[in-house]
Amino acid sequence: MLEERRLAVLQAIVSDYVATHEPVGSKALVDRHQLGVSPATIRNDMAALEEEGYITAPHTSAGRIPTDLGYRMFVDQIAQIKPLSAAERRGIDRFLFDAVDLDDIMTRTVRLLAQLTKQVAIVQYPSLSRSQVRRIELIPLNEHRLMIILIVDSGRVEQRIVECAVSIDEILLADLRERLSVAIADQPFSSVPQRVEDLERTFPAESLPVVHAVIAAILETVTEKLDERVVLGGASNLARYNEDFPMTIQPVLEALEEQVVLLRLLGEVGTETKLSVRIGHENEVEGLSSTSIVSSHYAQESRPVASLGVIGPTNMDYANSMSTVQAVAQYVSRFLSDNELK
Amino acid sequence: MLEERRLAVLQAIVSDYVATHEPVGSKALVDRHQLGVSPATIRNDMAALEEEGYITAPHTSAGRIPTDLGYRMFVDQIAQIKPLSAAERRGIDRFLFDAVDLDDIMTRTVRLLAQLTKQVAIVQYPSLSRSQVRRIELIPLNEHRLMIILIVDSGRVEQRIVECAVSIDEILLADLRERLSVAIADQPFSSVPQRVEDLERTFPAESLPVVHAVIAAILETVTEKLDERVVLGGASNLARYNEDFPMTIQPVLEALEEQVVLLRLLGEVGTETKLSVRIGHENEVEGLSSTSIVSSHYAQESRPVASLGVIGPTNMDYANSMSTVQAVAQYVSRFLSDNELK
DNA sequence: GACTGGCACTCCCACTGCCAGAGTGCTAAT
DNA sequence: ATTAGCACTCTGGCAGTGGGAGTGCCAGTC
Repeated sequence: MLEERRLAVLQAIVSDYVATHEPVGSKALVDRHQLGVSPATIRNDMAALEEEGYITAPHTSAGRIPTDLGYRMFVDQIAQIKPLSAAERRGIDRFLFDAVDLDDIMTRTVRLLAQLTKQVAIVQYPSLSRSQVRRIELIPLNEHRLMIILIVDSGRVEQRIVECAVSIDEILLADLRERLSVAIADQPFSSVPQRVEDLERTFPAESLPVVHAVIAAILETVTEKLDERVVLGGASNLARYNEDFPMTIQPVLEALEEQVVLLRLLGEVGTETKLSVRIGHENEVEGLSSTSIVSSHYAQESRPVASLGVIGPTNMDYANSMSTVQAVAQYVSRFLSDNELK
Repeated sequence: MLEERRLAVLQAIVSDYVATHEPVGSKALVDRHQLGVSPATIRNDMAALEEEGYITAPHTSAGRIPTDLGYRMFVDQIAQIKPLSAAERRGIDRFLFDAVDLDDIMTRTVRLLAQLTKQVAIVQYPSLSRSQVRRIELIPLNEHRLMIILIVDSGRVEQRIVECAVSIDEILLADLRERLSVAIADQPFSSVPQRVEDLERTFPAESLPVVHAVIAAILETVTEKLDERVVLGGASNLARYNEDFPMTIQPVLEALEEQVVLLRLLGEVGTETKLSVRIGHENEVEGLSSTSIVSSHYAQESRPVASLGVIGPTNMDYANSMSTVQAVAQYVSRFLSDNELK
């Protein structure tokens, strides 16, 4: 009974604070929620909650606000993911259904997320490391230059220009393309380095300059660009919640410009839990200690391929963010699996 | 004599205000500049300048700040583009010299601009409308899908997936590719629509489904994506100057998310003057009336192909922004012309 | 006629003191 | 275990005040 009400009080505090962004006091709590007890009792509970580190008081005579730990408890124990309304589902459908290619999907998704959650949205392109090469093309551009095009089963297309000191022989190129195709088409990316290196050894010495340049470029693409691409949107939402919360948005904007940081924020793909929430200090990135990230991975043919999510102030509406992120991830997964983009 | 000193006063006001971001008074002016007259005289000049609309007083007893018109006068008549320091030139060189492809150049340039000007930088990809097709490739993906790849002489690569109801014949595809190549390779983009339409008519009716789908996709790419791509960076600089200037950054952030708006801001490429400055209300975009844009186009082999620039508060350091933008534009032009990316 | 020193005037802003309100913790009572 | 009551604390808003910065104007000077 006691424990139970404490949780209810914490829940009430979190939801009120998330709604008003103002410290919430015992009186306000009993007014706005059916707790069935008097403010004094609530005060005792609040004192206990504060003792345990779930809430804190900005100053002696203000209400309480949740700590990161409090939000964590809320997210883990209390919040339930509410299903989206029919209107919302229709909205998502309308937003995505006529996307033409992967770029289009990514752009639309990020806009959708930003719009639904009124926060900054991040969407990661399907990771190469979890994909397969579908095709490889070598297009000669001029005597010393050629372009490698890798088409990936997720729909991603990577291109790269290769320059050779020696002039490029068309016949060799066709041969190389063919053998590369055989070697790496429909193979997982993780096996590509080994395979192309093996392949390189089968070429005679005189063709090595070109072959080596091409293979080096492929290796670079495969290793460097692995998870690289991220789109984000809704940055203007940062300004909005800046009003009632004197948080400095500079570090956030800075973090948003760093691909690497963003990827770290989205977290590892393929962990057991789909939906992940990192609250305040839990994400160890400098300057983002008063923001939370709600993210989920999405899948293609039930293989998780990348993550998407939103980033907002710690006092965000977790319930809504969580359900939206989850729903959007599901839709994107389904869309990717239904509409082959290969 | 009289007119001359007025200009000097305006110049002094602008530079002081740009430096301090605080209204500047007559006393401070004579202290910090060698004007050779007393504050009282300056006051007369200031009254006249105010009368003419170049400066304004926030309230009765504050100093003066420049109006948009004042900045305009400053930029047109007074500011001179100071050459960059040797260190700055070296910095630019180091930043760009090992860029590998067009994407790389664009990304580096935008970071460079943001860093040098401490403002938000915008760089437009070379416009397709001012480029030529270098190559076209048609890559079959599966029975009903193929990918069109357009390689442009600016180094841009556009790809697009085409879907056909009927199955795609390899031989037809090779033929189509060949004839498309002949028809549009090394031709300016502006002539592409006409040429592909002409080409379509030369195909027999039975191959039309595929041919038409491909050509429609090319037309779409050519018309829709014409000037589309823009990169921007340094958005965190927005937060910085927000400190001493209670400007709402929300509309700015919003504008930055709209490609179309950005392109309008950068302005028409190929006007006679290379360097363009739009001050405050001069750019008619909603919510950007207290920001200025300094932009310049850059060229490839002396053909202007696109624009780049910075956007900041109206009280920015115009002299510095102008010279930096100009210098960077020059470097990018040279780099693009020296290193063929085709 | 252009410039200057002086002066009265205006307005902002930072500081102060003050009070009401909100909220707490504690204690004694049920 | 819960509650009512009470003393206490802290904030935030408001009014009042004075200094400071800057202006406009005018009369005087070169």
